[in-house]
Amino acid sequence: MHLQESGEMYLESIYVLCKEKKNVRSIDIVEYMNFSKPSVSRAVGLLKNGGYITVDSDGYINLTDIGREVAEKIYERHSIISAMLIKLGVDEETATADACKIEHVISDKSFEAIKKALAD
Amino acid sequence: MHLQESGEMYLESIYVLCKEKKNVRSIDIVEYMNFSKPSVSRAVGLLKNGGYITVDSDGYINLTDIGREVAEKIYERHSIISAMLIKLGVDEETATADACKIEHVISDKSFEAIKKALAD
DNA sequence: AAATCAAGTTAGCTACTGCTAACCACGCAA
DNA sequence: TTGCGTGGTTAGCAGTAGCTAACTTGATTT
Repeated sequence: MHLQESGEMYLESIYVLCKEKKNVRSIDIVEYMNFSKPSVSRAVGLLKNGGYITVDSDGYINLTDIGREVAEKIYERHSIISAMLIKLGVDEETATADACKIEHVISDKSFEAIKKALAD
Repeated sequence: MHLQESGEMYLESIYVLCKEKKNVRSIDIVEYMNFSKPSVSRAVGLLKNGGYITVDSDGYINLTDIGREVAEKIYERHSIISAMLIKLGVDEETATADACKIEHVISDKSFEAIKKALAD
């Protein structure tokens, strides 16, 4: 089951929420992403189904190893890409918003090139 | 009527085809984009409807002023973004493919920053 | 004239992903 | 115990965008 861009966004959000507060539920994602409960409910079901997250009987969500891997990858891209844009003079808000889009479409090769350029 | 990412792709393709051969028809877009005839037929109808292109009685497609404006903007983004990636060491094929995605989602601000950085 | 081919259209399917309306289930408070 | 709030689900809609199957139409070929 291949992850769509939206699935990556959900995983990244769960990852961020987990870092912020331990014990993440669907309702937290609803608030964080500003989506409706049914939208989140379905997405959570799909991610659970795909083996990216677990949901226990109390509704608490946790990333699986694979889910965490994807989330970390996206999160790293987000950080690096927004850092690059900021370095080029873009304001933080714009850089963050753009990084949010670009992180899902850029290839590994291009990302690594950007990461390397930023490190030098 | 707001243009989707796919609409931008069609306009960019029409723009490129117009530069290559004058007298562009739907079938040329079919071949260039590797989409089915019905997909192109619908997209062309939408673009015509939105005032981005004209289609004459022989099926020849031309960009309107607005259509050309959008196409040129996307094409410029494509060129600059792929040039930037290539400058960072990415191979041309990957750079082109990534630019194809990024060109539709990046903001004006970030794009201008990249363009400026590349010029320096 | 009949057959064929090329270009385009119509109808309708699929998948993704957001939404609302309405519902269920559980816990707490009156 | 009855009622309410919270969290979550189900059912079903909307829009975007790709697809195939099947059709029309006009030109070319035999």
